Amino acid sequence: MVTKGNVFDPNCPTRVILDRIGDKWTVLVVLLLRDGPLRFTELRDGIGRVAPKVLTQTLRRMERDGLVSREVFAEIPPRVVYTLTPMGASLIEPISVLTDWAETHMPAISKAQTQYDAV
Amino acid sequence: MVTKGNVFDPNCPTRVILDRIGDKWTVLVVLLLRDGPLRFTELRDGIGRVAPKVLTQTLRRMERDGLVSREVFAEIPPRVVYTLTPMGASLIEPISVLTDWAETHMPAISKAQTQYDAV
DNA sequence: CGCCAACGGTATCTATTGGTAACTGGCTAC
DNA sequence: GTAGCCAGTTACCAATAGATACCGTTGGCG
Repeated sequence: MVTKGNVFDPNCPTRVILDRIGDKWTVLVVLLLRDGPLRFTELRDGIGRVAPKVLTQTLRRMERDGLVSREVFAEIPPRVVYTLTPMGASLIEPISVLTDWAETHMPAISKAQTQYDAV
Repeated sequence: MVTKGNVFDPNCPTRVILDRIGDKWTVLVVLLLRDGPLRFTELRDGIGRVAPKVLTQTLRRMERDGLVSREVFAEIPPRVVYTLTPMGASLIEPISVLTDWAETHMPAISKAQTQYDAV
């Protein structure tokens, strides 16, 4: 019996979140949008090397989850602006905890890897 | 310029961590091992529906990263025990923050999803 | 008028990955 | 003897991630 939610049940909603976090791009999008709304190309350029298709998928998923809002301006040239919703913004904290951990332990992990590979 | 490490650089080590967290099984393994060492089958049964191949992959990767240690007892029948290293144990906190967030916001996410799908 | 660029994406193809099913080898229980 | 446990491995398949190319609209430029 797991008290803190049944993460071990495949149908557990927590899994959904973890899948999103693991999405590789979701986290980057959240961090990029932390300082304000951005357009599609700004996100693409900010992330670096992302296929537009994948970025679109990520953004749609995040929109569906209520993490970002998508505003289309019917201008020429078209303009689409992505903004963090309050819920999306609340993800910044957990993510920061993770990235902090990552930065702290990265040297140890690298060391462990080289040791492991040396054997 | 990103002050808290350049997560946006594809070569950034933080990415490695995020990939692990996104690993879908890594998190489960950490949570299962929180209460003490477990054997391969215990992990498999605890997670529920995991192909042994995938579990092996996950555990090898975690071993390589220095998150778990693997002990083989040359007995009959063979016995292999997996234990969280101190570094692996330190991952519990960030993960808990995430799962807490997930549980808190899950209703809102579900609602957002049904709303989105209804349109 | 013809050409090109900017924007926010699609369309198509390939590579990687996650996953299933079946098997291994040494033993033990029925 | 044959069925099954343990900790995986091997062969194979489906779904996904990613790279590359392309689309429609319009405005500027020659």
